[in-house]
Amino acid sequence: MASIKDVAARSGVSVATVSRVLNGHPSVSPAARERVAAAAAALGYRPNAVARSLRTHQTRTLGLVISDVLNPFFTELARAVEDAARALGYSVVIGNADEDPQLQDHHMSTLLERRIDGLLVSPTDGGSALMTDAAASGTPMVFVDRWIPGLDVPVVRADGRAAVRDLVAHLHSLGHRRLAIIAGPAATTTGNERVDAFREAMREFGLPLPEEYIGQGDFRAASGRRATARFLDLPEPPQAVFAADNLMALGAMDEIRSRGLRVPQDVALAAFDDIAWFVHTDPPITAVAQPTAELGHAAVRALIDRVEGREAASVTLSARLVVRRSCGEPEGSKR
Amino acid sequence: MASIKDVAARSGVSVATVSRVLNGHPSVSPAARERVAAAAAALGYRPNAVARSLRTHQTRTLGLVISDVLNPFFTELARAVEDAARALGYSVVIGNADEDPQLQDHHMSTLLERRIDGLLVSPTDGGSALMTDAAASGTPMVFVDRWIPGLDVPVVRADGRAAVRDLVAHLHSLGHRRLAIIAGPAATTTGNERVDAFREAMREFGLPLPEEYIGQGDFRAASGRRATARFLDLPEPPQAVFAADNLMALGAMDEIRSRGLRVPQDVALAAFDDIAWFVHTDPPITAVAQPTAELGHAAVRALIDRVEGREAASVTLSARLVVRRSCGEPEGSKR
DNA sequence: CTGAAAGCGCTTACAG
DNA sequence: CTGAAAGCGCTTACAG
Repeated sequence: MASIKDVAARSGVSVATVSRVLNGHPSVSPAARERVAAAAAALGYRPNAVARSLRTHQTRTLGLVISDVLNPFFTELARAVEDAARALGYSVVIGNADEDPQLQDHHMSTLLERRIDGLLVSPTDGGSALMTDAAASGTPMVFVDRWIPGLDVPVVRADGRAAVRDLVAHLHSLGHRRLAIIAGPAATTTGNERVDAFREAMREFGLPLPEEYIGQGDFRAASGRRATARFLDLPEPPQAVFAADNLMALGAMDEIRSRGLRVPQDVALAAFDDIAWFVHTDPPITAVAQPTAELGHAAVRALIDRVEGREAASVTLSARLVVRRSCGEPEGSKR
Repeated sequence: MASIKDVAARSGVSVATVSRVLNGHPSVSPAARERVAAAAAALGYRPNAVARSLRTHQTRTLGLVISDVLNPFFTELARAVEDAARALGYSVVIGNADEDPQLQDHHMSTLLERRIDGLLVSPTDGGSALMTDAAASGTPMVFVDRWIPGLDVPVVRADGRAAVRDLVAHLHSLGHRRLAIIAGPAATTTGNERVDAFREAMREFGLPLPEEYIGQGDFRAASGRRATARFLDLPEPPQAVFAADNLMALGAMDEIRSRGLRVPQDVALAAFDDIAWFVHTDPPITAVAQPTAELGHAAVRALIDRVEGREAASVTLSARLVVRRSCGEPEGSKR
């Protein structure tokens, strides 16, 4: 592949001049500019970004470590991140941790070795040594969606508390009294927060929340199914199940169906995270919607602020309840 | 950030020796090995992959350009690609073309400038100059799913012909005679092939396929909806609609519903691409399933073969029909 | 087993 | 406006 040297030779100037025209430096004569452009085109010259990065100490690349690409919430987030980054002249490389702390560390290492300019992460677990190091090491970092308490890293997230309260109010108004929740991993902030918000709302409505109505999940479909099975095996099963993410809601639906039960007639179902498919499931699912694209954009802005030496603050957006038909909503109600 | 020089200084050896222990070169004394390891750990040394790449002329990175990350088929493909690549010691960086040829070229350029070792692409359009150049330029390349005829690049794909024929047979056996198809962009191979296979099967079953039963889509939901609207406005609307991808099927479902019609009672619906959500839609959707993960794995194997100087052949896997309930299948039929 | 040195492809002060 | 030169952080033949 042609290098800057080849372009210099062909256009009869030094590599310094070639570099200048390639970078749009103003002090180059029009003649030189033209000859270099012609030579570069003729040779099919393509700048070597790795050499440039070594020299300039920047890669114009952001890393994004997410816990599960197959989860539509994260896919959408990744998409928003890439869009925002591109608009600001950055590329993004994604590491999919697959909810596995070791794989997460693998991606963090790889990204750090590649000298990405900044790192966006939605941590899978409670924080490994690597995560702490990275935060301290000087690589600009920002947490999105999930975060790790105690680290001095800005957090861009949505607060679902009010929306979860609205959901409990909604279920209560539909006559449901025995409400259960499928929680995410206790090691994740989102895992905890959603349960906390739910517990608080239940208290507000004077509804009991026995331990056996709190199922333990891991944000994947299979765990939602297992937790639901446990609920349904109870002598007094819940009337409504709230899954702390969309994949676990899917698992819950599978389990309910496989027992010949119906949603919402036999068990009401609601989910945290709203995704395009929820409109098309049978029945359409009532969910707490996060402003996913805004989260991605805000996270990129915050990260690039840090990368470029500006201050970056945490940002908290809010979620909202989207009512559909999975909780026994009356037929005529707005969808 | 500490460099190899710092590690050398701290351990009292040359950078050459440090490099050797870091790379597991055999001829290093155990004593040196130990001192270097200790120094590296103490300094929190993290090798600089960009310097290494500049020197070795390899990045151990593969590029993957797909047409739409939000399409579950491609998300799954990307996931499989990453898994396979990681197992072989490579990272992958994804470029999302968003079905936009210009954006596709942007990603191709970026990837090429970053000197990825090889490129996996599922082309959005019929092939830009950049695509042709890249194929000729020496960067190892492999097409997955979609490809561009006329380029000397191995293709890893699934042949849906037999499965599409099975689908037509299935629809025919259920009594449907007026079958319509929502095609993908004519500039994509998958866009064409699926229509061809459909047309051929229709002929085999002695079914007419009038022009107005061939809707033009672009693999996105909105286009599926528009095409379906056109079908339903026809004086004699089709009894069954086959969408050439999952997103267009979603759009078709939206349009059918918004007119107060039901699937499958009023219109039967089937899709190319099977995705997890099709089990949960109302009704569950009959679809042609591609062996997505296998496609991803085979594509990576082929690409790495080329990267590492081995021969790589094209591979064609086959798709299969998955019968569910969206075509008017009798209640008791196997799902 | 070890080190000095060259070189990967760029950018950028410095001098003219 | 232009070029020679240094240097980014590595790896690796070469010599010892």
